[in-house]
Amino acid sequence: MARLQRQIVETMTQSRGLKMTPQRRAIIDYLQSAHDHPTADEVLQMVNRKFPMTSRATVYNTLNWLKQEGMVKEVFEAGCVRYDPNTEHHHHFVCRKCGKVEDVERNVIGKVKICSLPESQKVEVFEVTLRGLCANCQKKR
Amino acid sequence: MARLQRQIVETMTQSRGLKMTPQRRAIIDYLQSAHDHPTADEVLQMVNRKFPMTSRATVYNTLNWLKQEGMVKEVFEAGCVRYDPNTEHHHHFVCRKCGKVEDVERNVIGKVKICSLPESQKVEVFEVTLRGLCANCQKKR
DNA sequence: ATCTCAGTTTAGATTTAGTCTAAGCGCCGA
DNA sequence: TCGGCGCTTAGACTAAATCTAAACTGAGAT
Repeated sequence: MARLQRQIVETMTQSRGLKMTPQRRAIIDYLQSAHDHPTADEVLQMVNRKFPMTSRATVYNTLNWLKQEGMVKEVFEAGCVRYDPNTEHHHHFVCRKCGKVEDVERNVIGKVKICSLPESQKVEVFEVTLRGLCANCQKKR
Repeated sequence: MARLQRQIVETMTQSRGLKMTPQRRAIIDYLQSAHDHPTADEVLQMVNRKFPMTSRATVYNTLNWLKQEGMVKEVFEAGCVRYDPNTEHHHHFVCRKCGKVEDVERNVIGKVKICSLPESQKVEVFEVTLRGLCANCQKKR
């Protein structure tokens, strides 16, 4: 359950002299509740329901800042950039038909054996992207 | 060695009534020789050295067409879309410092064990992205 | 209560990546 | 020689993201 948490972000920002404004709170709350992988535009639209005058710049500033701090990740699937609020190390399943991106928990993927990589490259983490047909698209055909 | 080959593309296009023009040849030759993962813009610039009036549209048309035919793949790393002329099933190593994307041959990654995935999801292929420090960046520090 | 200042937000301009379009070119076959 | 089709080109257009300048906000100092 290491999803993005407002509490954590809140204390983190204060220790750096940053302010937790209502807009930032709303963006973080939305990301925290989103179980798909929203695009920047979806974030903007959702936040605008609470704070109708929120500007694009604020959303991008906040997203980039969260990204730098490692609190969200960018993923590129289905032709556009998406934001992943799941900060736990995990993997993805992408449906080749509808393009939906689903999380795959870390323990679903067993150890990955790396043979004969030039030892000059130091691998720190790895990500696996599974591709295929999701449950829905399988039913349809 | 299943890298993009002009010969193959050439016969492939002829059988579909498409023409192998000098511009297309140049794009394919460049991709074939490129061992990094060029962006669309890099392709455009390189092709322009040979054919100074090549337009953006031609490059994007050709890249999209090669992509559709499965002769190149798109990868998103270091904040932008790149084209990968290696058509063999393989993986990537991305340097977290300089952003360089290197190919990792299929057999370097052993079998990936997938446990307890809801069997409603049918996995057809998988890709692994290794992240860490490349040889160069390791030397520097 | 007022002033000041740093950080934030806003609207809109700007930049960038990519697509679309209309006009012209060039090759091939009749 | 002519017609037609596909390709290329320049530039218009679109969408995503960044930048900018001005206004706003809240906390601490006066």
